[in-house]
Amino acid sequence: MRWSKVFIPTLREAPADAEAPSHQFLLRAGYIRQVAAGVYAHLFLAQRSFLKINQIIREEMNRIGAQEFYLPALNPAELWKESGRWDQVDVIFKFKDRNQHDLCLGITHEEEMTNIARSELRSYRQLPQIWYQIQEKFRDEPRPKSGLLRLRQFIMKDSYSFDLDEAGLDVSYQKHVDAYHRIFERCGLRFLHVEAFSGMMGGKVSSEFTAPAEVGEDSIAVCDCGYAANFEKAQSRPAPVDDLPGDSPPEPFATPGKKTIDDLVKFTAESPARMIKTLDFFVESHPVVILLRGDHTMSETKLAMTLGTDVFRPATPEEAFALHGAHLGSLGPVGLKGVRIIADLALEGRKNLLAGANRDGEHLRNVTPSRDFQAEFADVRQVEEGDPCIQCGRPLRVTKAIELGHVFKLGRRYSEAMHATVLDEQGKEVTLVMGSYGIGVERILSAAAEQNHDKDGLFLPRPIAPFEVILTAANMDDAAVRAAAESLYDELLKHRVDALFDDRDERPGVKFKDADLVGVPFRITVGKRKIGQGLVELLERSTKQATDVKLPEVIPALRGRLGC
RNA sequence: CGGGGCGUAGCGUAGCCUGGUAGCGCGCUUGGUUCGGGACCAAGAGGUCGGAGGUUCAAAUCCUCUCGCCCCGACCA
Repeated sequence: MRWSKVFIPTLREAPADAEAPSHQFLLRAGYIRQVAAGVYAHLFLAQRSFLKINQIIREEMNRIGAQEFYLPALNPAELWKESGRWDQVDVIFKFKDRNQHDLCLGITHEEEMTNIARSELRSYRQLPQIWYQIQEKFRDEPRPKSGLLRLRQFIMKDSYSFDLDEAGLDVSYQKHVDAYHRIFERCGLRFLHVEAFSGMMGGKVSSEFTAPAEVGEDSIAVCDCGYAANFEKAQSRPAPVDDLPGDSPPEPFATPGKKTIDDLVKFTAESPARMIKTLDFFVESHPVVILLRGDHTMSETKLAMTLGTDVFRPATPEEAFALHGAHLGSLGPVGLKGVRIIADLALEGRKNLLAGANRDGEHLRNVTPSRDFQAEFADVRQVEEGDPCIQCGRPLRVTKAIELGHVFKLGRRYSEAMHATVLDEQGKEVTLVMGSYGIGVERILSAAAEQNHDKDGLFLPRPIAPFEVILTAANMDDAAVRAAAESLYDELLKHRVDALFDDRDERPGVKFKDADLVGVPFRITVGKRKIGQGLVELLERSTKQATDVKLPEVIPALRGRLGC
């Protein structure tokens, strides 16, 4: 393409409402323009990138035997009511047609795909199936943000697997995990595959692929040994604590006015790791008492997992008083009757701890779990940066990351609700076992932009950059430069190099600045001084390393760098 | 949904407190000079100051309502 003929509206300054680097540069480089909050027009350069990204996705999905579909974004309400999500999910764009029928725009397509599966799949002989599409999704997000990072309309590659049993699902799931690794690898991203929570999608096992970046919304705990998990789900070994010896029974002591762990630490000079923190919650009308080590923080997500529901709330001070016979500050587990007590794993096997005495102004020492009170032990603690890795014991790091893709073992959540069954070998009706797998296409581009920019602009990975090379003719009015550039451009096209020829009648400075901005990984510069010696310049954008190359050698040199 | 900020030409902004014909830089058009890191000179085009209502002789400016956008938090398949 000749720059003089195409529309690449670069900006010298970033629009004031763009903050994230990917947002600023995609605007400045003329990739995108905003239409509304969380809604963007993809201009020429963006569309070229997306076509390349989609092609990579397609190739890798096809490679695992997935079949490409294209379902409508416009969905009748019936299916969503059947699965229960019409009322459960609040980001659905809902509206009525002229006949007052409820419709919505698809947020994802479990319902639609399951609907096809149930009406068409009859026999185990037809399994497994993997169906996918690259299609628009609509979500009425409470807070769209950061350019293409959180959109209300976005492109998703979503796929759905249908298997006869769990073993089959495991295979389909693993195929996706492998495909996703190849996709993100080929897109040139730095990424992590991490354990995750399934949230409202339903199902038990899920993991996500994330790209480390400052502006990411996910927090990821990572370790050098390869362990990586969503912060909400991450586990760690609690730092070991030496408990005091002895088997004395709990002994009350006065702690007037000491209400917090901090107060108690100052008052007793004991380590908070030797204290028990007591938190009361209610699940519907049932109280649940949560115990944690004094220096630990509870993870609401893990508690939700343990309780099997995310509908719970902290007890009011009055409710806590009714349960313990004491006010907040002196709550403890000893002597509680008929209440479910969940103790964090960090309290298992410990002895002689400090806890509230359930009498105002008093605490107990020598409290030993399982002797002085009974509790279920579960992991309800949020990890902290520096905690020993659950696998190898080295300190965990916490990093921000962009969620690129998420893979779920759904199980029978949708197939059961929508009666999607086939007959097995014995002629018995069997409910399909499903998986669902998503990739955010815009997020691949934004993550690449976040990971590959400097003060002057973008340098996208070659496979997803809108062009592979930009041919800059520094002086179009110089006959020798012009002739050399024109013939180089022809040669590049002949060699099927994806080239953008900056043939504009602009000053060299303007062209160099624009070339730096637009995210093309290589630049060939033809200038009037060097062309006299038969030389042109080959520059790698990411490092800005430039080398002078003899004119006939520049295309082989470039192709070598491009790996083709 | 809670908190904060902002809407003035394509982009960045001044003017608003203290009401009196809307200004600057970049970009754009034309002519000339220039030409390896966002040139210079000259002449131009371009704005219902987000919208509605009100106060006033007079509103970008004051008041009320409203719409939109951004950021933090909540939420997040």
